[in-house]
Amino acid sequence: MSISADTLRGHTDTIILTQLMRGDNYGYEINKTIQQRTKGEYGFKEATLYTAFKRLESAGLISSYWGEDGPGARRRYYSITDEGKRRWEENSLEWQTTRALLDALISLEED
Amino acid sequence: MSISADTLRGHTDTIILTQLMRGDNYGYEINKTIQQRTKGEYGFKEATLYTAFKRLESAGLISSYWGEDGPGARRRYYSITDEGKRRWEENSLEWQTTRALLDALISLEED
DNA sequence: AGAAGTACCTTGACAGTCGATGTATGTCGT
DNA sequence: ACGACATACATCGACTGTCAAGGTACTTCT
Repeated sequence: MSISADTLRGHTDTIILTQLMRGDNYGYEINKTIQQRTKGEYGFKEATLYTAFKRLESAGLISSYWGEDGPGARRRYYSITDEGKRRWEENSLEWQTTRALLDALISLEED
Repeated sequence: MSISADTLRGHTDTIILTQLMRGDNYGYEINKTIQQRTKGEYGFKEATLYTAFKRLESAGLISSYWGEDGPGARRRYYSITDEGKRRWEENSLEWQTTRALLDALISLEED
């Protein structure tokens, strides 16, 4: 976790939505995947993660259901809604814009 | 200002430091420059801006002085310190990392 | 005289992060 | 059998950054 959290703040929801665009999944696994994809450089704190799920569900961007009782601890699965998919598209585009913006703003090159 | 502020949150200090890497400047002008460089898509709210200056000065990353009395309103100029320059280098590199990370996390492509 | 632009500043409300803590189950080594 | 560890979810309270709202003060243009 070498990246300071504030630097990614504001992208939390989009990151979670991205994972759910790949298919239904549960919290712990989603976070594991993020850690793997970033080679351990980033992952959500649990409190942040579950707060985000609540926020997203309240906003109607995701829905949840309890997984079938299998071995191990119970799992709450999340699913992205149609509205969530639309939001992901928006946020995904916004990231392109933001990236270009920050490239311009964190650079010593003259315009 | 089409970019939501939260998306850039966490980069505020780095953006300001970048401007000061170009030379001493005062708040209002710094913000104007940022707006110009982003074609009006982004700029700090004044409260955010001056809060950031305080934070950066407390942290020893910038220092300030009152400009010579000229025509118009008084201006408080800011100057980046050596520590601020070091921090800018760090943050600048961190942005490269963050960008790559987010590209990976906000993408449907399989690893 | 009044409006608009320049330039700075503070306060209080709000939102997201996270350390700490708690619950419960399954697995592995000794 | 026991303890340690991993899985999995959840809440609370402190902390931090943003920002709407409000204020001060000077200059320029109409």
